[in-house]
Amino acid sequence: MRIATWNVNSIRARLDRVTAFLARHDIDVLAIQETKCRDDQFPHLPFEAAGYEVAHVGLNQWNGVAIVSRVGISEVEVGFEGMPGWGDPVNAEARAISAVCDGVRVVSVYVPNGRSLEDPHMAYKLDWLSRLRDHAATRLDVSPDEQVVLMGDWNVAPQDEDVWSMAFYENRTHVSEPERAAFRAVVDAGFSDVVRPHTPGPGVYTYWDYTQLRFPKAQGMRIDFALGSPALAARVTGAFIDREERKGKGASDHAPVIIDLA
DNA sequence: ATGGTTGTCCTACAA
Repeated sequence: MRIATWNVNSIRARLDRVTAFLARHDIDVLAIQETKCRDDQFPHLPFEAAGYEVAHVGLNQWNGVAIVSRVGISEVEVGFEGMPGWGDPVNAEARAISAVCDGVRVVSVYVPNGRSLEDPHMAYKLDWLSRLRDHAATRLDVSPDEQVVLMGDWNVAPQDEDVWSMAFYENRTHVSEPERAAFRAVVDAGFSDVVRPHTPGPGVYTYWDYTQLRFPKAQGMRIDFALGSPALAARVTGAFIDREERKGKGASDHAPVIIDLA
């Protein structure tokens, strides 16, 4: 089985690219982030025509996450127990959705950006990650043999080699110790990075800013990850990042990350 | 050319 994750930066703007990607790589399940649409705006028909079922949550023009699967999709959960909210008044955002696809619980996550180290959004980001860890750890405690993959845009570069320049990121988000500790806590709860062993760095990235010619200059960040429970990790036979999808007209600023399961 | 982005509820804001 082949599972992928991709921050598409608008599913409507990226529709042709996404459906072509599914076909080109023979993808069974795709976790999508930043659909940037409400449920009623999601383009269900093109996916159904290609043989995929869709689970999506989108509340407005921001965020929005989905799972599309051609191997079944059941036990859909929007958000997760204890997921923090944002805004005034505080409301849940469309940043997590999960479903069981052919025996694997796929969780599509779009971790809050943080905006700046001092911004209230950073505290939200850290709380969100902490609550995700707690939820995932609890689930794993109850069902240690469950196949779970937490995949998506984590908005954290866990290691120095995951950014093109640590000097550039000094006093910026994504590389701060609290963010890295929050990411590490999820790993320490039993969810290992199943992609890095197959795509060693340095210089391996999943995101390149649209501005400043970051992609042609190879100035990116590795911030999109698939973290697997022990039972899931044991099935992983390979993984790759499709840099080709960052090229050309109409590209997302993120590249898809693909994993293969035995 | 001292800049050079993209998406959305599009001229503001998020990333």
